[in-house]
Amino acid sequence: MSTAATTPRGVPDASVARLPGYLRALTAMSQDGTASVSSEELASAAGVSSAMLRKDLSYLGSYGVRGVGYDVGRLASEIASALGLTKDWPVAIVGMGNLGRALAAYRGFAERGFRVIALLDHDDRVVGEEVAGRAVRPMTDLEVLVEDHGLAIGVIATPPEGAQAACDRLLAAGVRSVLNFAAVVLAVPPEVTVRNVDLSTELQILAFHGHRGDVAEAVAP
Amino acid sequence: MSTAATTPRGVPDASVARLPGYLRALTAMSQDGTASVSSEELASAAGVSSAMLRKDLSYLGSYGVRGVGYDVGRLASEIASALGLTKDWPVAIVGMGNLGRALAAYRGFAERGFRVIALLDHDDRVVGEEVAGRAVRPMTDLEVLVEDHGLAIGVIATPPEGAQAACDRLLAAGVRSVLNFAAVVLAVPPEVTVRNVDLSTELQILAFHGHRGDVAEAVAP
DNA sequence: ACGACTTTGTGAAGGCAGGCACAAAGTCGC
DNA sequence: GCGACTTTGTGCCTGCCTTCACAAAGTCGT
Repeated sequence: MSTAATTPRGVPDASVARLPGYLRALTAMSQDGTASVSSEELASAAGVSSAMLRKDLSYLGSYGVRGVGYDVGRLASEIASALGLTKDWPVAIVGMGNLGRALAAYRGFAERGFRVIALLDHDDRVVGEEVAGRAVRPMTDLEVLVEDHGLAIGVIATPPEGAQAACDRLLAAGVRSVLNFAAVVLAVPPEVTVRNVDLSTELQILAFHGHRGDVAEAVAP
Repeated sequence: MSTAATTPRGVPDASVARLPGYLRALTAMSQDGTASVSSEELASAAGVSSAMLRKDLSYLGSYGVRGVGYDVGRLASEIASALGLTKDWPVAIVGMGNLGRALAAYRGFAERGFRVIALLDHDDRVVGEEVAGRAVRPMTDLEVLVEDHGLAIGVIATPPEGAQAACDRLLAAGVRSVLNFAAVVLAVPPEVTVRNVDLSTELQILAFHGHRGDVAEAVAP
């Protein structure tokens, strides 16, 4: 139809990536008892410009009142709905190493409608072990989890060597959304969404900027 | 003085964010004994297009040989140098909750020249406790760590409520690069670089795509 | 009831990033 | 030594994302 050819109903990816930030700010305001908010206030709480916020919201519809602002509860609900957070999202964590165990113990998932329904590991010596009050299950359980429990999101917390295999198992079972903590590029068909989180990468980017700061100082003393 | 006005010597931020991926692929190739690589091969290993890879590398200089490709070792070394990875980067982790402890136990830091030199917590009940073979130190140690040990990067793994305070302490001590795991927008002066890693945000973005997939299916059966 | 004021929603413009395609430059076979 | 071939480096072009700026639309005071 018109612009950003990204998602069916035309919400640009860059915009989608900011929606969770808006939702977070709105939730905090709601808990503070704030009932109404202007684009300026919400934008500053979310760390973006007000023009960008308004444009992002305009992709979802017209939920503000001119001259007044946005109803906090209403807007939060609209954003949650746009993100698909009206239902619970079952999540499975694959790989019970250091990181996997930390993720399993992390309580931040449930807060926003993500329910960890299973912890899995490829290694028979780990399967059966109890982690965060739950028994670790074998990879062969994946099919059942997808079909009987609607598992939709897989979190990969394996070592790099095992990540592609873990991913393949997830996809074979029918999972189409993957959050990957392993430092590898996963090969997946185009209908699958992968998001990567990598500490080393983030630190290296920080190193670049810290380094550049040093150079700038040295050049202009 | 031509295009992307991002960093002094003009490497666009988008390009910098991909360099760690190239470095990773090159390191893996080097360990496999591969001596030379074409832009096509390296690009596919890093999950980008070959044109983009070549453009990214061109910001750093001309390190390839036409008709042949790139020397793996040489290119890795040039990228590492551009990222500022020639020296060790001392890192401190603030906040010894679940996530902080997992990060403290994570061995991936040292691999690429990042050295965790201290674990800190704001809570007196946690200070002194041993985590990953190291005593947790109080926030008041920050100044000494910066001045005597060259601490440059702070990792914030506190709960959201304490993140801004932790950040302020880091900045006051002289740290100018922050990796933030807390789900809040940190207020910092412009010379400070902050990178945010947030699980909830990533999962919500995945939820959007999974959700959208459902809708597309329902619309066109 | 009307006018001044506030704030949203959006058309238009500018800038940056990604992809294409080709000239430049080097290697290899004969 | 020369021609055919391979692969890099890069100018240009296209399209998306962001910012600007303003009209539309609603509120509030009088």
